[in-house]
Amino acid sequence: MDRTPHLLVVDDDREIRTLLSQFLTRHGFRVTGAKDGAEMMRTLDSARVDLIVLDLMMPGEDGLSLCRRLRATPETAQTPVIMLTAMGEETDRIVGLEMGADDYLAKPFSPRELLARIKAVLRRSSGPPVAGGAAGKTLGFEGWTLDLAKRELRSPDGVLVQLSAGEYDLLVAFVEHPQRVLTRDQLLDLARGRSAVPFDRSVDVQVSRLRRKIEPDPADPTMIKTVRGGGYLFTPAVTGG
Amino acid sequence: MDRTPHLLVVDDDREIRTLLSQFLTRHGFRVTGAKDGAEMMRTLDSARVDLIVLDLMMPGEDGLSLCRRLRATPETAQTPVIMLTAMGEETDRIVGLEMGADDYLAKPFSPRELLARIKAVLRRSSGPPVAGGAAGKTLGFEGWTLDLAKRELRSPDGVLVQLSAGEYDLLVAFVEHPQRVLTRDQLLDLARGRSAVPFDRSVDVQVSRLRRKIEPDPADPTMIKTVRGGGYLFTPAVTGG
DNA sequence: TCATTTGGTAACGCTGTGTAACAGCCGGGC
DNA sequence: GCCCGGCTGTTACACAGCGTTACCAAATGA
Repeated sequence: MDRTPHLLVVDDDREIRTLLSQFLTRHGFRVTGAKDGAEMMRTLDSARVDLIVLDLMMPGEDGLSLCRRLRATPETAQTPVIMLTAMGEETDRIVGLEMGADDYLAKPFSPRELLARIKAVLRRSSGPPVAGGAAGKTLGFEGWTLDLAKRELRSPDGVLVQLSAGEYDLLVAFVEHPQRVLTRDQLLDLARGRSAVPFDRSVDVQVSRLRRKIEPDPADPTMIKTVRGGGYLFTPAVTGG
Repeated sequence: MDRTPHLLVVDDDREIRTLLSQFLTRHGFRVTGAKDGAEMMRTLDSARVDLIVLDLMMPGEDGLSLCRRLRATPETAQTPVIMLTAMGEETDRIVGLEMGADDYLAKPFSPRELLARIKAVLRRSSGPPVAGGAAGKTLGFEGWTLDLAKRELRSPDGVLVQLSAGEYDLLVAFVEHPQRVLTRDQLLDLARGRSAVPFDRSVDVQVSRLRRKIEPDPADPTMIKTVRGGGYLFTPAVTGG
């Protein structure tokens, strides 16, 4: 499995961000830093994130408020959060956990301990079966139906279209970000969980393969449009379960 | 976490091992036999074991000594042990319990009594309900019925489908985590209680065998789907109870 | 118009998966 | 004790998915 977990470290202190990024990268994670809530949201909007390490005390919107917002957003409601704070008081711990954080760490902490917590939370979060909740849903666009629970795609006339794993993941990335130009880098991250290398054309090829299966006329695509110099655009409106 | 409890029966007498294995399997446990301490250790090394049934009198290293070793090893210090012995004397009982056994049974004993003790010890040690027989739960998916108490699978037309122990355990792992991609490592852990070694293909083979028994068309599986680079996905919705 | 950049896709090789065949182990029967 | 049969893991080989490369066409800019 080369799908290394992607962590998002949100802290206003650049030194801490850098330190944690280096440490966690050395231990096999892919790490993105964000200095505030706005940057966090921007990252979440365009990349798949497996776990968020969130500082409680930040200028502007603080960690608690951000955590609440994460939980209120369907796309991020399931993403695990580990809270960091300078105040080691029991009350904060309780508040943090009530806000929906999955774990909590008081500064100063050892990086090893954070590492252990991250691993524990990731193990836990992939544990419980998603009981028909957010996951068992079906999305529709232009008559097509995408069943996220069964990883199945049906054409407007109800025929099951066989997609490879890569084609399916790419389509999900599109369908979850419709009517937005997505760069190749974003698509690679959303669909494969990795970032692009210099002359990476894999997205182009995969788009081409996907078009062949879902476009009425693959030579003149209407659903997945190319934006020259920008990336690709999924044009249909998506109706969500 | 209501996996079938895994019992390890350690006795040098093959007849007793066989007898107990059959009886306990019929009552909803997963059972592994071991003929001596070395085999016991090998099993413990590579599998998750919930309880050990240990004969006191064995050639080579005897039960008392083994029990002491179990208690001295951090990984097994918490694993419950039920001692079996041919000598029904009070002193042995005391020694056995002092050595760290959780219960004690004098031969000859009735299998039912052993069953009762096992359930009692498991209940005590793990707190929450024990799946072994007690639950009597039946799960359904796509018309199929899986009886966890009897370890039986029935097809939509009511025919009893013969599954080997391994196939059954794998199916239970799937059914208890439906509509989620499970890695080979997770499946191995759930079904066998061990983790994968470098070029381990055993899961693939076992999946292939299970598909042959439950998929309408094993060449184009719909219930157990392959997720390339990810693992396997059990697609049906499971109705419980 | 030509030169240059950018994207489409055929073709190829590497890698992951399906499965038949085989071997080892264990339990059952004699 | 012996042999037999079923189960399981390993190995080997065939095949399909994916990324890379290469070449061509389309778009862009002069």
